[in-house]
Amino acid sequence: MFHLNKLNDFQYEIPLAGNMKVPGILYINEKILSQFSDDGPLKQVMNVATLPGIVKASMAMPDIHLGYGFPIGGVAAFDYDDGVVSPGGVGYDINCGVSLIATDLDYDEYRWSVNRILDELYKTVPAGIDNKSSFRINCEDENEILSSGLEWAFRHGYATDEDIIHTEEGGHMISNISAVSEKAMKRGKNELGTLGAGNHFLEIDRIDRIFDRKTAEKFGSGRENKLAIMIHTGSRGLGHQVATDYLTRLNEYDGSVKIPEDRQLISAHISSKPGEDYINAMNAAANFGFVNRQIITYKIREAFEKIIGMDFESIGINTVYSLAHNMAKVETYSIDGIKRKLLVHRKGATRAQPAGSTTGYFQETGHPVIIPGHMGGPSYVLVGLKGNEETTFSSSCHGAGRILSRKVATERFTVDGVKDDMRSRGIYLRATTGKAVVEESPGSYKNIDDVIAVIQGAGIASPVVSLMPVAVMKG
DNA sequence: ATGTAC
Repeated sequence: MFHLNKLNDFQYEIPLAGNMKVPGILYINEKILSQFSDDGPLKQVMNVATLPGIVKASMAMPDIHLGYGFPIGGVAAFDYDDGVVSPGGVGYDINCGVSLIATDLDYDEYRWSVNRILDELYKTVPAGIDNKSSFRINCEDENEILSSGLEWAFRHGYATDEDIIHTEEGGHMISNISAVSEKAMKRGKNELGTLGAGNHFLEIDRIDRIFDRKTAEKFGSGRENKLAIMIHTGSRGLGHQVATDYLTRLNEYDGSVKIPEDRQLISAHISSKPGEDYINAMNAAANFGFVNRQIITYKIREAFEKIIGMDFESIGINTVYSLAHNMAKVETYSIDGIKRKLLVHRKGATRAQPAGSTTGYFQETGHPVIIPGHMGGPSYVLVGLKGNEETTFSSSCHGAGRILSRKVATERFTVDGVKDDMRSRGIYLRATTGKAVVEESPGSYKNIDDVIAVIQGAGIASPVVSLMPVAVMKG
């Protein structure tokens, strides 16, 4: 491992070296530092620091691990006029993100319903790779989804006006669908309302602890022991195709930015035609991702209605928040006292705007920051802390972060062993494959409490509520 | 993450 400067208990600096234009800043503690099995992710932080127009620092959140080009858990902002956009800085799963949905149902009273609801969702939400949706949309619908996001879902009765208020950007990014290939459109056609595979999941939780009651109430998650639902998925094959298309296009484009350190970091100037087209296509894929989570939310409402026998309004099934953790977004921050328009890449990182830095419903508190843990343990909802605009462009981590590679996890754990473990924790598990069970085993992930301690200690965000899983569905 | 590959 190369030299790191310890700045404080929660921040380590990778000093300037080689072609780095800014230092690397790692938001980690000593324990997380000691858990790195190799320096691959840190090299990726250094490589990102060499890209044109990067400002302040190439950053990594405590859930950092190896990704395509950029590390997962990476945050990097580029000057909008002089900087670049990099598909690897968003990742293959554009607008991969989380929705948290609250209910008024008390866990003790409705314990009987949990497994039945999950079984119903297992039938209605296709999971795993290449699992087609029964949810049909025509070309006109798909065009509208990619250009208007949740506005389409609202017009067609799949979203409430409250859902839109409780979604990042109102579930609508400005896009241009002409930048999206026919192939991507074709893949998206029968993928709406599907979960996907890997670390994607749908789980029923109970609200466990409340750390900040006033904020929790504002979020609609202020009561202990109520059932809640978490969805983790993104833009599926459509977004994956957009990423593939633009990586190919940038490789064929003379004006693209290629750095000797890593060809996966291929980028385009934001103002270039391919750069502009990628942003338009990424935003279109993001709209698809928002609608995908919304259609699953709709199916969750249907499942609860069927099993509980009441309409979803009476059950109080409301979106707490739906957020993206794989996105590049145009935002303005003050750098050395000067306000600058930036393109903030967050790859496996969550926006965490504190009180006063956002408008609308969450203006007084800041918006919810949803951090899922592994399938056997707690997840957290945080809220951004004032001052994080100055440190991380108001960004937080996105999960516990893997500690073992999928390969190592497969060697170390057995399907039956993990199933027994989940049973002993009192959690009902349904997965499409044994592979998903072992790869997503609790032992494959960092302790989320270490990750949250860093986020809080570094002044990025603080806990509002925690949730414990009671039934989990894995793709 | 992903019609798990070109």
